[in-house]
This record gives sequence, C-alpha cells and structure tokens, in this order.
Amino acid sequence: MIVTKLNEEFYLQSCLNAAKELIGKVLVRKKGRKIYSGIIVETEAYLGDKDAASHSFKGMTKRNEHMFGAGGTAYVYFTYGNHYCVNAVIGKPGVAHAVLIRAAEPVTGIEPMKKNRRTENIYELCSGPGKLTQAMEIDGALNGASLLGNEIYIAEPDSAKKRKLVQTKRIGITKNADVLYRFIDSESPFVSRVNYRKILRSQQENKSKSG
DNA sequence: TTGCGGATGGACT
DNA sequence: GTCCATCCGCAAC
Repeated sequence: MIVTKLNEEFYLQSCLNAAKELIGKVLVRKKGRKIYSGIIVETEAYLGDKDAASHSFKGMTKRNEHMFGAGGTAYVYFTYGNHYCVNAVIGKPGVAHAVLIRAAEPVTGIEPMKKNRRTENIYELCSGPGKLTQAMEIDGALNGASLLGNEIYIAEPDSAKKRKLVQTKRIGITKNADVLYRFIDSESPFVSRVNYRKILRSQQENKSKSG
C-alpha cells in the first residue's frame, strides 16, 4: 500500500479542523512485522484550557504532559483501570489541544486484530477508543511517540472515498458536554455506539433501490 | 434497554 | 486514603 504520511503542518492547524480532516485518513501502527491500519471514521476534539472536558484543562501534570508537546505527538493514556485511548496532539508546544481517535475501519492486520480482540466480528475490532487500542496493540509505551515516525502515524488513504461528515456531541464525558466536537462518518458501520446491522441493512436497501 | 464490575493512576484531602 | 476518570462486556429484564 502506498501511503503519504501526514506532515508536521497538518498537526499545526486548528484542533476542530484537524479533527474534521482526520476522518477518512489512515491510522497506521507497526509492531514488529505486524502492520495494523484502519480508516479513521470517528474523532473528538479536546481544546486544552478552553475545554473543561479536556485532560489539560487544569494545567500540566505528569499524566498529560505530552498534550503540551508539539503537534504531531501521540498522547496515549490509561483509564478506567483497563484500557488505553490514543490522541493526536495538535498545535504548537504549550498549546494542549488533541484529537481523540475513537474508531476506525480495519484495513490491514485484520487477523491479528481479531486475535487481540478475541472476536471474529470485524465491526467489533476498532469501534471504540478502548477497542481500537486493544486491536492495534497501542499502549502506554507509545505515549509521547512522534506521529511523524514509523511506529505509529497517520497517512493519506490511497483512494479517497467520499465520507458523509456529521458533527455531534462528544461521548463519555460530563463537563462541557454540549459542544459539537465529535466528527463521524455517518454512513460507516464502524463508528462506536451505533447499531452496525441497521446501517448495513439500510445500505443494502438503498443499493437494491438504485439498481 | 439498562446496569454494573473491572482494576489502575493521578488529583486532591 | 479516597474518589473518579475521553469505556467495554456481559448479564438481567
């Protein structure tokens, strides 16, 4: 697969714009000989000191220090005692903005993903932030890694499919919960907290109608 | 469709 | 020491 890695400039734009632009891009994670990749279909923006839901709202701690790093850094944190979430840090050093990558459509490494997730259902591999990190073997060791390196990065897809972008409220938070900082590909059955069977069914129906 | 256990680290008392 | 966090899976109803 020919991929063009996103450059530093991409990670220096506004956080909301980056969150929107990341839909349809490819998240790549290399672990030994295994290459995991997936099309990003769901993101959330966290706007640092302007956003009470953001980990960095109250300033820097040892846990969130990489959010204050340069744009293009990975911020991986552990939560609820049992899973990791992965963010792309956005902005110049000191600007603690980040985009949480919540869901992806698996492209390569699907067999090892199934093993990691202990399921054969491809819709259950990356359809949530905790699932995605488990499937792709992303953990705390990648916290602070550069997204311009080779272990984990984001790239342009080789064929850009049209995505139907929808902006919604964020999930799983209580503070500043009303703002529309979540972006999803509303036609994808791979986003979190949806009934993928329903989406597949309606797409089948549309197909049979049109031809 | 709702509800709770899981199992760890950081912030705060 | 206690509380709770950018959630997931499974068990009841």
